[in-house]
Amino acid sequence: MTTTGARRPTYHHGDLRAALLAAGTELARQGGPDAVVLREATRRAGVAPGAAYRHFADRDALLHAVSQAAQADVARAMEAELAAIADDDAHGRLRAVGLGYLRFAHREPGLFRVAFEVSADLADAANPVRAGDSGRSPFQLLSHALDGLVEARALAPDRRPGAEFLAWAAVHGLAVLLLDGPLRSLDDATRERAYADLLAMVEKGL
Amino acid sequence: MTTTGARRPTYHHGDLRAALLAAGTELARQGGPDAVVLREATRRAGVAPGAAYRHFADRDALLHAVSQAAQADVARAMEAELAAIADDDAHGRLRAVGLGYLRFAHREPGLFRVAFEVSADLADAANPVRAGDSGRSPFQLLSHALDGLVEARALAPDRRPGAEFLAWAAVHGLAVLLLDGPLRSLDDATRERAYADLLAMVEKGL
DNA sequence: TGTACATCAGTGAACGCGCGTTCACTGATGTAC
DNA sequence: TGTACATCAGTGAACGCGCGTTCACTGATGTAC
Repeated sequence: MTTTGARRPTYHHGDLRAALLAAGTELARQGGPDAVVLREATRRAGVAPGAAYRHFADRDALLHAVSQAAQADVARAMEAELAAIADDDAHGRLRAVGLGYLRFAHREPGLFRVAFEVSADLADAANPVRAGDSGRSPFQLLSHALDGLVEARALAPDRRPGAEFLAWAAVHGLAVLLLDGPLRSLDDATRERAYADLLAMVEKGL
Repeated sequence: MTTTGARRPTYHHGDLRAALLAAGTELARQGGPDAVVLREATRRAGVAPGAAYRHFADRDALLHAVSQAAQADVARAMEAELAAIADDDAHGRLRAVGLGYLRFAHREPGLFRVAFEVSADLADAANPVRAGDSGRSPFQLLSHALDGLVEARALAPDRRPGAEFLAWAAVHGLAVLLLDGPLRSLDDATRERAYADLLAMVEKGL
């Protein structure tokens, strides 16, 4: 379970795979995808570079594992926002889903990037990423919220197909603009206001 | 004016700065920001690596020059869409602005990335990027289209502030999803349909 | 028109860097008897 | 309970790679007289 370079009492590590994943995640947190450097992860785990190859086929395999862990973090953040909203408040639940996503992007920009810039099969139904505490991926949480909107008769069924992509695009775009675009330096209140305005636009526009 | 590695008849190049910029742009086109490699640009210009430093302070300076050229390309694509729309069709002009942006992203994903992932001052009013044939940046073209919407009484003036960020976020997000997200492999008709749906959502939601 | 000379664009060789990956090995672990 | 042995996780040294950047230089250009 050694995560940093502390001396190991034994020749074997114990749980190197988890340690490398943790180190890789910390690197991602600080610097995004490019910062996930295999050698640095082994250094932080207190292990020789080659040892990584017992647990990951190559650097890309580590990066993908970090990406999936990050996607799970996003899903958990969304679920945390959902927990505060009543089951029958369909609009509130859609907003919570978006808010969780946006707040996570701002709080953990590095992880957010790794979650969504690395893997291409984010909405791959054949190979879903089991992600949050509920086992739902961010994409599935969004889909579910939109289904709720249809059930509550707040969204016409004929507008439902493809709606997740429109909503996702809008929210994701704002997240990206906040990360390294012109909105980086917004103060807290203005930023939250932008979240609310964007989510209102999506609700109204769908 | 030698752009490729063809033998130069003279010791001097003639216009190495332009050649490096062209080579860097070609690299960006094929592989995005990371592909803009200073040594490769000098190779393509048929010149020693060190020669680049007569024209660019470092690799980052070249990358930024490529980014600004790419932003100009985006602006030109937007202006080309605008040219087909009547001056008094405010809604049409806003859609044209978004369409130009989205179609460019799909046509030139590498350049699109370099244009918007490299520089942080895209909407920096104090230091605007003079960009399209009209000298307007993509951001300024969008702002102008929204102003037109207000003038045409199609957008309430009190909803105007910050509207470019909402519209931009939505469009940018869809572009990103199309580049490396789950929408990569959409066929032409479906993709254009997604553009239209998203732009309709923005119009209605603003 | 011709010559001397300053300028400075491009040369070419070298630098250190850190990376991903390979490989013959060592030694801790746990299983079979 | 003890011992032999197979397994395989981690070692450590090495590999080639390509990068950005520096630097003393060379030679083409254009300006002053």
